[in-house]
Amino acid sequence: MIPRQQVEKRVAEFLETCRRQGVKATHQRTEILRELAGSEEHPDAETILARVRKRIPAISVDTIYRTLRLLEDRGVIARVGSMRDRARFDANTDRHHHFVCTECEMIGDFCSDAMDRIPVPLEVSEMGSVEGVYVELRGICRKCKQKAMKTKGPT
Amino acid sequence: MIPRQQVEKRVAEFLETCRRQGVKATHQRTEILRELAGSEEHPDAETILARVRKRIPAISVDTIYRTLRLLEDRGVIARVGSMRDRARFDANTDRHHHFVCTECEMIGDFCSDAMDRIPVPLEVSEMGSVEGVYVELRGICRKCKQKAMKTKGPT
DNA sequence: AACTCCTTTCGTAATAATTACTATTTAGGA
DNA sequence: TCCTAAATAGTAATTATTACGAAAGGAGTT
Repeated sequence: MIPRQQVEKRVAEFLETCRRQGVKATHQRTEILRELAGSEEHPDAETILARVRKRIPAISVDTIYRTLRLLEDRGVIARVGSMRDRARFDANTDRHHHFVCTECEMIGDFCSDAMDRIPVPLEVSEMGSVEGVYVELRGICRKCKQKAMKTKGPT
Repeated sequence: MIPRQQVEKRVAEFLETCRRQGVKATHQRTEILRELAGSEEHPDAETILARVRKRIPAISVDTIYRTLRLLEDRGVIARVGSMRDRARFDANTDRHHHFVCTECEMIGDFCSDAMDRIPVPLEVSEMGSVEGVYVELRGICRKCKQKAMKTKGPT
């Protein structure tokens, strides 16, 4: 569970960002971010919509997508879980990476100093200037592995 | 330019894979792979379709997508360039990573022993078993940087 | 408070990539 | 050559995401 304190910290940061950038800190935007910041599972747009609707029943699809784009553009949230059918989101702006289960699409966070320290190869510097790194470890999660065991029988 | 020899090597490997796995090595599949293996630009499905149509005018959209999925599932090709609107493909199965220009979506290949050697954090081993790594460096390519210079004037 | 201006939202329609369906064709073994 | 399961063509359907126009909302001013 994510501590409420941290969620509110992220929300407060966002409100501050809005003020600085002259963007309105609307109820909808705040609730969308609050919902995302309180999730550990990196939900997709549809999931966020469903949850925020519990608090703001009339919120529209358009607002969800528009807001997610806005937040992403401002660097408040990030898009994770590459190239699946639906985009997944993450409000954790601390430096970290992801493990993705290719079976159930579960996404987990992890940190790695080693990864963060890797120098950019010269080869790449010649292509252009690097501004960000996206690392994703892919595999099968604990839960799916156990499920496979039960189905096929243990090795 | 990619040497014809290498393209044909990949095609031959695919034909072998088909035999081993009991999948039919059709003309369409072969041409799709041949086209992709001969491209350095990591084309999307639509681009591949257009090019293969020069040789097989009647090939259908369905076949393109179905085949790309098949090749991906068999590990013959990979999907790259995360979470943009269209998927991009890569027939290079040698270990390498990608640089993606966030402006023009150009994708370039590079190798990095340092990246390949990074150990999987314990934290991740607890989530599940890692079977693959996807690394993407993001930034602005040479060409786009120059274009920006001309537009806004040099710094 | 009333007025104005500009942003944002809602509700829904439109778009675009990808997937599904069915009749027909084809690859590859007997 | 013949047979059968697998694959394809052509097109329809699906799904995520984006766009649009009318209405609502917030902030500053009078």
